[in-house]
Amino acid sequence: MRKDKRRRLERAGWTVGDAGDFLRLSDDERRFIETKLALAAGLRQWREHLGLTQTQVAERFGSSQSRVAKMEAADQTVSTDLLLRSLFRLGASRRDVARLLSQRPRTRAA
Amino acid sequence: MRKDKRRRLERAGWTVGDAGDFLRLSDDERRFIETKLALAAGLRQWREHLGLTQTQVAERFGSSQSRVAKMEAADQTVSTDLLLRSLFRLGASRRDVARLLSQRPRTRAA
DNA sequence: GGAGTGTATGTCAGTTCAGACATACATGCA
DNA sequence: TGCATGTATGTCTGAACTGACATACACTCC
Repeated sequence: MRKDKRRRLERAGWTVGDAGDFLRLSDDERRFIETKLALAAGLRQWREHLGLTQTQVAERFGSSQSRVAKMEAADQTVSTDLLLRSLFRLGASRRDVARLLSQRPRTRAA
Repeated sequence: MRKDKRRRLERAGWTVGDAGDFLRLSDDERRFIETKLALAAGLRQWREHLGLTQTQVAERFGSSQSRVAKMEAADQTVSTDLLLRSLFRLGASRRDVARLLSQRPRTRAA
């Protein structure tokens, strides 16, 4: 059961929102999710720092405002791949991204 | 196969192997690819450090040896998402990953 | 209240990715 | 040479992701 279930869980992302669920994740899942949250938060910071709206960023990316919103919300339909590309497109360096990753995870509102 | 591969590379906006082509990438693309290469190289290092074969890692992941080989080769069909998950599953911390990202990119054999 | 601006959420169709399998290549050793 | 072990490459199918669009929510100003 484990392997299948685990894989399915990882595939599907995670059950959303609630700290209880969050804490039931295995260590590697937790690290992955923290990474994703850190990138998402970083993207928002970066955008705000540039003084851009989500719509403006979307135009720059050739994407849509809704997708940018989902990125910043670390939505399940958004991959870290997209988050990384987006940060880089906004001018972040690999080192900037590394900094985001090594930061302590912020507790997030449930 | 050449043609297919070529097409795939172009679609991804990426030509592997040759420094000249490499340099034609835009900065953000370059940073993204360097990131991917760094994660792939890191994964290999990590695995070798653990003294595991690709097959063993594949079993641990519930994946296949070929997929692990492609991960370490930074194959086009492998996302940074998968690379990150894999590193975490092998026990890397976010900080370890961050370290990989901030390292200078290795010049790779053309 | 209503209009304007910025952000969030739900869904869909087309594309990309994941694991699986076959198979090729490389190296070591009897 | 033949065989074992480890790694690389090609390709298929089902699952996940992406951008697009519609629409809802939140806030401000008039």
